[in-house]
This record gives sequence, structure tokens and C-alpha cells, in this order.
Amino acid sequence: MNIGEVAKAAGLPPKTIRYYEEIGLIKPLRDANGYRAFRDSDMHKLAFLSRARALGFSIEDCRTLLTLYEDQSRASADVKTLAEAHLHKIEDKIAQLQSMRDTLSELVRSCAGDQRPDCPILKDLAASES
Amino acid sequence: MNIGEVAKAAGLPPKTIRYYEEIGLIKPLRDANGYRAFRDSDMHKLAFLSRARALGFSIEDCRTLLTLYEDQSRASADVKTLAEAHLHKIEDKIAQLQSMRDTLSELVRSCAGDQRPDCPILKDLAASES
DNA sequence: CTTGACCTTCCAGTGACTGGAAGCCTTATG
DNA sequence: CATAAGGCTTCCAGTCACTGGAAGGTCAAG
Repeated sequence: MNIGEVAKAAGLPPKTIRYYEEIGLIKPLRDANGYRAFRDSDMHKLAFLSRARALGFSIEDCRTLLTLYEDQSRASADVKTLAEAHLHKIEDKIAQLQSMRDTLSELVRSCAGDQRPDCPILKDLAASES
Repeated sequence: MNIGEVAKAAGLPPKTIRYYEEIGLIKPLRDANGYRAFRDSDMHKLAFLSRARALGFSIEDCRTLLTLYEDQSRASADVKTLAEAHLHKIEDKIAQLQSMRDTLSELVRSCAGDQRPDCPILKDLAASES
């Protein structure tokens, strides 16, 4: 399989796949013409990576997850610990964004949004004493 | 005022303030010894930037907001439009993270997290047909 | 034989800082 | 007056995970 084919199958751009090879996540073979030759195992890894990234795991987390995936004697506790840590980070991020959203939506609500210069949004950004 | 002083007052690291000067957001004067000399107006801009960044506005949005802030003949509609666009982006991000969280927490819930290798998290990442 | 769609490598840029090195300036103390 | 601590300066490199683009080799169809 050539890179374009696996790209479509894994839902990743060819550029990203080359990058994953560069950082050692996958090691596809090469054809005589220099083209990357992806085995089924490479394909599976890329699909795995694609889904792990879609869940927001960092590349380094993905590297660890791949290692655990291939280690038949892994303990599921190690996977769970990693996933839980990531889950906490996501929850923190959500809380932070929700706080931004609450403030922002209140500011947007209070702004007339007309031709006049008076603007509570700018006022709030300018005023520290709140 | 020297950089350390304004840094404390604005709640921004000195490095960040130097960076903001480098990209033209502020233009502090210089003392004879080469130290940056911050006026009250610089201080206000930094406080403004600090708050806008805390609400998640990009640097380029901040640049626009600063311009609007200083333009006495602005229309509040312009500010509101910018803020609404940003609000939408935040809401999209929240939805995306919540979807990740839902999937992840379900996976974490279903994983025993013990010494055995059997792991639904890895199974899910490996399986495309879901 | 040419066209167009692949594939290759390499280099640079993104956003918003952050860390660190090397060196000057200022202030307090012995 | 010497010195040491802390603050200031610039400049360079690194972060994260790609992404864009240039320059050029390869392959299949007509």
C-alpha cells in the first residue's frame, strides 16, 4: 500500500503519516522506487494513532499507548492510569473554557452592537477593578 | 516603571511583555541605561492584553481589540462581532472536548485497571468498526 | 511522448510563548 | 572600594503537531 491509500484508510493526511514516521511512531518498508510500502501492521498502527489523537492524546501518550498495545503482558492499570490523567486534563480544559464562555457571553449580551462607540466589552477589558 | 514592576502589576511574565513589544503590541520608551520605561498607558495596555488573553482571544484579536479600544469613533458592533466569533469558537471547542470526555470516561469506566492485560481502552482504539 | 497524478526530500512557518546563555546595570553590604 | 545578588538587556533555540511549498523522481493512461 502506498501512502495515499493508507492516508485515506486511516483518515490522516499523507504529511502527517510522513511526520509519524520521522518521529518513529511507524517504520514502513520501502519499495525499490523509494516509495513507502505500508504493511497491514503499519496500517493498524496508523488507525490506532488516528483514533487516539481524535481523543486528544498527545503524541507522547500515543507512543506509550502503542507500546502498551503491542505488549501482550501489559497491565490494564497502566492504560487506565494514562487515560484517567488525560481525562482530568480534558475536564480541566472544559471548565476553563466554560468559565471563558460564561464571561464572554455575558459581555456579548450586554453590548448593544450598534454604531455608537460605547462598549461594555472594551470597558470590561480595560477595567481591572472587578 | 521597569519591566518587573509592570509584570507583577499586569500579571504577565517579563518574557511575555518583551514578546509583546517585539510583535508591536506595545512600544515602551527606554531609559538612558537601555531599560524599558513603561508609561501608565503601556501599563493599561498590558492589563488590557492580560485580560483579553485570559478570555482566550488570540494575539491578532487582541491587536484588533486594542485598536478598537483606542479608536474613540469605533462602532461597538465591531467589537461585538469579534467577541461573538470568538465565543462561537469557544463553544465549538467545548463541544469537541465534551465529546472526547464522554468517550474517554466511558472507556475508563469499562477498564478494570488491574494486572491483567485485557483492556477495553486499547481494544476500542484498535477497533475501527464501531 | 506527454500529461497528470502520484511519490520523494528538505526547508520554513504556525502560535504564543518559554528556557537559557552571556553580559551589562543597580543596590546593599562589608 | 570591592563584591555579590538581583534585575535588566539581547539573542538563539525549543515547544507541539503538524502544514505549506518548492524541486524533482515515478507511474499509468492515452
